[in-house]
Parts: sequence; C-alpha cells; structure tokens
Amino acid sequence: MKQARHCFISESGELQARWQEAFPQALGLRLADPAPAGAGPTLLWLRLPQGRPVAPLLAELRRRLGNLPCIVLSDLPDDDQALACFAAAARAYCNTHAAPAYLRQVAEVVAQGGLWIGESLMNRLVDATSRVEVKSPSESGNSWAALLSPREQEVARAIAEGASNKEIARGLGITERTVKLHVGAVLEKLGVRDRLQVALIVSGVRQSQSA
Amino acid sequence: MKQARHCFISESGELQARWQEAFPQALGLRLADPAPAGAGPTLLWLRLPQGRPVAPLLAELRRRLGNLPCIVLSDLPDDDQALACFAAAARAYCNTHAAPAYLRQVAEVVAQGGLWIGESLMNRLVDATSRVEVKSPSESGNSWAALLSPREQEVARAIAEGASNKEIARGLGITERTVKLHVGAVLEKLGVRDRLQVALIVSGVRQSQSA
DNA sequence: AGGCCCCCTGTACTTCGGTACAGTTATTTT
DNA sequence: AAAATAACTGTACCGAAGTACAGGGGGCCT
Repeated sequence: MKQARHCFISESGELQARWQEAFPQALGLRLADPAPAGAGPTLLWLRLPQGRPVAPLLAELRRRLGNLPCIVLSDLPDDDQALACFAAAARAYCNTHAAPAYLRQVAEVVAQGGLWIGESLMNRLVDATSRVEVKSPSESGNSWAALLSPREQEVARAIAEGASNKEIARGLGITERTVKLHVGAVLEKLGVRDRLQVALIVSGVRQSQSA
Repeated sequence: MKQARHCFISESGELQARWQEAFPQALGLRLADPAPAGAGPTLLWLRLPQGRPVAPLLAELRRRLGNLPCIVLSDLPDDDQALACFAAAARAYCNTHAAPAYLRQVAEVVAQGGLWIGESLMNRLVDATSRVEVKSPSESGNSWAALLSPREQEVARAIAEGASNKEIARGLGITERTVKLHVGAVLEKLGVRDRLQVALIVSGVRQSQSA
C-alpha cells in the first residue's frame, strides 16, 4: 500500500499538535481554501465546526477536492452526529483530540477500505440488533413472531431476505421438504397466501391478517 | 488493550492454515459445537457456509457463545451478503482466504470498536450516497421509479401489493403474457431475481441493485 | 396412557413465476 | 428513412412454490 497524503481541514486551517505528531507531512487547509496545487491529497480529515449540518460540508469537499475518503473529527462526538456523517459517506468518525497512535490506526483502516465507527455508536447498533432478536417473540408491536414457532420464525426471516426454499433448507441444515412444511405453516398462521406477503409482514410493511 | 481470545467457527471446525498463521493460539470450533469450557473467547470468526442466510447463524452464535463481536469470513464475498451480515450486527466482513496480516488488522480494528466493511461495499455506499446528492434533491431513496417506464411502474406497484400476474392482468386490462413481459423488464432494470425483491424495493425496505 | 405441539422426511401433484423463442403496432428520435 | 423505445400478444418450457397425501421421533401436560 502506498503512503497516503493526508490533508487536514479545519475552520482556521491550523494543524492540531497531535495531528502533526501523527502525520508529520500532513497538509493543513481551511474550509474555504481551494484544492492545493501539485499532487493532490488522498485522504481527507475534516474537523467539524460546531453546530453545522455535515452533509453539505462533505458534499462540497467532494466537489472541490474529488471523491476522496473522508474522516470526520468532532470536538464533541455524539452518536447522532456520527450517523449523519456516515449517511454522508464519511469513512470514519472520531474525536478531534484522539491520540496520535489512534489517528494513525484510523487512517490505516480507512486507507484499506474500512469504516471506523467508534465504540459508542457500535455498541448502540449491536444492542439495538440483539434486542430486536431477543425480544421479538414476545412483543415488538407487530406480533407476527408471536404467532410462529421458533423454527417458523427463522424461516419467515429468511423469506424476508429473499431466500428460496432451497437456500433456506441449506441454511438450516434440513431438507427442502421440511422448509415447505414450515412455509406452509407460516402462511396459514399469518393468514396470507404466499411468501411475498410474509416478506412484507416481516419487514414491517404490512400487518398480519390473522387474529 | 488486552490480548483477544480468538475463536474460529467453520462447518468442519478445522483451522485454515492462514488463520493459524495469523493467530497461533486461536481456537477452532464447528458450527454445532457448544461453548468451550474455561475462559471463553472474546472474538468470533465465522466462516460462512455456502448459500445460507446469515441472520439465523449469527443469532444462534450469539445465543450460544454470548454477545461477542463477530467477524464474518466468506469464501465468495459479495455485497449483498455483506449487507446481510452487517444487518445482523456483524463487525466485519472479509474474504476467507485473506492474508494473515490482513486478518490481524481486521481483528485489531474490531477489537477497538471499528467496523470492517471491505472495499467493494464501501465503494458502493460512497457511490450511492454521492449519486443521491447529485441527482435527487427532490425525492430521496425512491429512485426505483426513475428506472422504469410508466407501465412498468404500475406493474411494480401492483407487485408490491402482492398481486399475482393474473390479477395484475385483469387490473390493467391486458393479458397475463404481457404482464410477464413487464415483470421481466422490471426485474432486469432493478437488477433483482424475483418479484419478492421488487416488492421490498418498492416498499422502501431495500434499495435497487442497479446502476 | 393419550393428546397435543414441534420438528423432521418422502412422493406426487398443481399452479405460478420467469424466460426463450417469435412476432405486431404506434410513437419518437436521429 | 431508419432506428430506437414502449406497449402488446402468442406458444412453449422449466423450475420454484405450494398443497395433499403419507409417515417418523421427541417433549410436555393432564
């Protein structure tokens, strides 16, 4: 892998001491500066100004400097801001005041096509997902799961991913015949006539027709 | 940071040579094995069996081994599978046959709360996002309609209601054969293999796979 | 012990979905 | 005038989906 050319972008254009420590040859730019002459940067670091929407900022950066991977640094990181950054195709989100070693690792990850989310947000995502899976049999509002046996729920979820009977069979280590049995049970219990409706119900688009 | 205890899970339970090279002390488990006695692992690597839905696999692993960070290895990586993995709260997705150094970096990233997405998927996400910003300030995410002719849109919407070809034909006053023609065109233009995916896309659950 | 539910499998059948041939008509674009 | 696009129809074929018979084993409850 080639050496990345780092470019730090902040309101004032100054380089934080730790940034310079992490990447001695990094370039510093102000938000309004034009693209630097010569060999362009290959990796952008954007220090987020306080209280501004991130999407337009990132969009403009891309327009001016090319569609480069961009790492967002926030003085006061919070999960919602992080999500906004990733929605705007940021590649990483971390604290402005992170240690140089940390910054270097983030850079390496991003340079190799990785995404740096940070622990707080990651935990939230994992929590959300596991909670859904754990508590969905009991309630979760739409109650389709409550009508189905555990095995049938697995089948229903696979259907919602678009899996064929054969794929589900391989996935669960059973025969296609048995999958058809479960599918049939799911159809009857949810009161629908085909798997497409099952997919819509599991995806939350429709409600089950059953009592 | 403490040393992570790695646990590789595959169908056969064997450790690939490069896994062992990357993590000499890693534990190998089969899919069906129970949790190992003693100090449990802190990081799971799951080698994905061919053609199986991932969500149930990951859910069951979490049930059995605890809610640990999980890295998914795929013999034939593709973007859709990767998305399914992240939807199931996987922390990383990469090629089974990746080099030891690569695996070690993935592990380090995950151990520090990062997410490893891989270049292919990342490029797609970045592309998608930048395209959205460029071409649809008005409507967002509903790009499926833009790809289809008016008639095809009608058919696509009917599909999302769960209508059969025969019903669509009666509804539009045309033959079933013609409906099939339109359905075929919709499938091709949206880049999906069956009407179920069309229903999910039109319902806003999925994005179109096409350029 | 009998009844109930869950999970699993097999054979055989019908219907539906999707595609591959092969066309027609009308409108628009180049 | 030719080419491209949209809409439409027909026959035919294959595989997937779903159903209808037929069973098997195990666990739980009264």
